[in-house]
Amino acid sequence: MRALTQQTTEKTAPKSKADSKPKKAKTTATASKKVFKSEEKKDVSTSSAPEEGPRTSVWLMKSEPDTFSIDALINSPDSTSHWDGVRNHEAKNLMKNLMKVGDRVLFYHSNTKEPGIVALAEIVREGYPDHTAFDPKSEYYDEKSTKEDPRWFMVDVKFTRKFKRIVTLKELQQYKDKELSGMKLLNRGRLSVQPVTDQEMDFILCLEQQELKEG
DNA sequence: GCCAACGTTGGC
DNA sequence: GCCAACGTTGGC
Repeated sequence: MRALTQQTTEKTAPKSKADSKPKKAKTTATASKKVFKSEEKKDVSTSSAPEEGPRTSVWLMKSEPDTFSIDALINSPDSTSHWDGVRNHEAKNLMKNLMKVGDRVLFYHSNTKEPGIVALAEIVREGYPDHTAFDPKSEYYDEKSTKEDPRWFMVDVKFTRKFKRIVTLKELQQYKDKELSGMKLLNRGRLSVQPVTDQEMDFILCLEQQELKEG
């Protein structure tokens, strides 16, 4: 159904094989909760930055399963792939500027029978130039993007876990006027990379756990 | 900088 | 396959 050959616009999915060497970030990402002796009056100015815990955010990234499915990500080397082919500036800017190593990603299947969130993933490499834009043979080629002045960026995403069930768009829409009233997916359908608030994330993770009623 | 024409996304 | 929403392009 979906032509794999279409050009030029934002194509949500990465499709080339990850050539990136996804080294698992040397992680400060999860640890670093520094325990300090509370009794002593510490000179705050130099050392302890109690605000420290790594700031992580949540994102939703769409991919067409015919182009790049969650199983394709799982089967990539180290279950990691770069997210190439995004040709929309708003989405690109998020990848270039705001996504950080350790951020969580909701992996969404779009343009398919049952659109919805299918898995969790994680950012393992921050924004860097999308090389497919440089390649005249790539369907994502953009002559305006050069190595000296790259126009498109991507991140590397690593699989975390599948959802125990698909949390479908249909289901999410039921909360459009309630818990998920601000969710971009429901209001700005066409943005392929988008931020998710902590509250939305919590809610979605609860939905995942919920058994669906028979029906 | 406006805005009409055009192209794409993506649910249905 | 249809088509609404919306982003991009380019003439002026």
